[in-house]
Amino acid sequence: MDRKVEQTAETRRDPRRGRTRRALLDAALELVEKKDNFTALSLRLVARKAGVVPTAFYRHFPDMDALGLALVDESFRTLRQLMRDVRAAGVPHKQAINSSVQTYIRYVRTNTRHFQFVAKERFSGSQSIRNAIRQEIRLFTSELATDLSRIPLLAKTSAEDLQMMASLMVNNMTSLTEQVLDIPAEDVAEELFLARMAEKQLRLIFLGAASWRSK
Amino acid sequence: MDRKVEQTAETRRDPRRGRTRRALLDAALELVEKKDNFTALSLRLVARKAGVVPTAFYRHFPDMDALGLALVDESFRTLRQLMRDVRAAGVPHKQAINSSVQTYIRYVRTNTRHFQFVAKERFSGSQSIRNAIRQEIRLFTSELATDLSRIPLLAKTSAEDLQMMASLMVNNMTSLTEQVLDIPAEDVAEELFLARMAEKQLRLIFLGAASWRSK
DNA sequence: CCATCATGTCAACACCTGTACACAAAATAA
DNA sequence: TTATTTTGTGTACAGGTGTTGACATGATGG
Repeated sequence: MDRKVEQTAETRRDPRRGRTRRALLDAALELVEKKDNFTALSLRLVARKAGVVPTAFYRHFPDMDALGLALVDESFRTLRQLMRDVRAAGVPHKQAINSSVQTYIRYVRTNTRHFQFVAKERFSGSQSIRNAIRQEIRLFTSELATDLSRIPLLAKTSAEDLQMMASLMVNNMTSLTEQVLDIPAEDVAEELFLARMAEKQLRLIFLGAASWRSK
Repeated sequence: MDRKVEQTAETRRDPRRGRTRRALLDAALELVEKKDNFTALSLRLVARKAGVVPTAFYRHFPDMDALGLALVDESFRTLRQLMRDVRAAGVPHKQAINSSVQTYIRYVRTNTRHFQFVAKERFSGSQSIRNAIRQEIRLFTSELATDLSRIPLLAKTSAEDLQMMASLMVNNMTSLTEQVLDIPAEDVAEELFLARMAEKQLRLIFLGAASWRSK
């Protein structure tokens, strides 16, 4: 029932609505790659790329900011999906770190445009978009913290320290993401290098976490 | 002699050159705070804010991109100054971590606009500006790596691993920077909290680094 | 079928943009 | 002083921008 209502609200009764809405979102994503910024995009440009007249834009979004927020939503929805998959595969043991990093990199590669959008707008977007992204990352970090609390080694760690470790890892992950996005997709050698570095960094963090309780 | 040449090239022979050039740079910095972006600024807007007519802009910069590059230069010049000061104070011992973090935070606070500019343009700026910033950060990371190599505990660590540790710390520092910039200057409680977290994270990294060689 | 309503189109508006060109002012060099 | 160079001004143009309002189209529900 809930799903039906949602779907109705999404596509209404006109199949065109879904299509042009999607076309606008895709056009924006594509243009963010070419132009430097989402903020640098204009309503008219996006509409043109989507193959509709500027005024048609307003049938789907009140302004560009709303489109941006929709993209933030979309981006993190896919990221959460990845998290769910990883969680289903079990807690990351020492051995699993490497394969996790590589899985993640592949994921970033297949969703380049969404990740690029988030990376770019995280600090330079409009106030509301920045807030939305920050909120999502905070949530993400908290979820990771509770995941960490389930690791036997960290069972006794305080909530604040778990949060601290989680943010350390998220920092590392975002940095990895941005580095991956900055190299061409063909440069597999550099990509492997980045992966090895990230793996080492994660292991170092785990090492530090292991000897943390003594403090 | 070198200084004289540089100064001549900077200010030429007209004192006004220096002044309006500075006015343009300052206007851009100020507008980046208000607007979301450097890319979002227009030549005319900057000129207006600087109190000159649009065409006067061209007497100092060929285009906005050149102004942006000048700002990148300026920003990292001040950051390098800080590094020099810290280095002069000696290698950071365990005890010195806390005071270093607090010193750094104070530094970020007194140079808010420059740091904000860099944070925003790092990923969303024009191609050339992004490259310039990335280059500077790489240089910064390398310098930190050689600093680390001088710590007795890490004397035997490989160059690649030192680089890995350095980038881990730089990541943490940039993240701290961006978090500090995102809270109002009056919120000292939150600022202290961020400081404590960053200190813990640095200590954890050092702990991990200490038990790294066993690998 | 017809009436309704969501969606898309067209034309127009007032405004802002980057840049070119000719000219004025001001500082320097002789 | 006078001549020269640098810096700032004013005007103008072609083009892009967000947003309005009136109108066309096509699918949906009765």
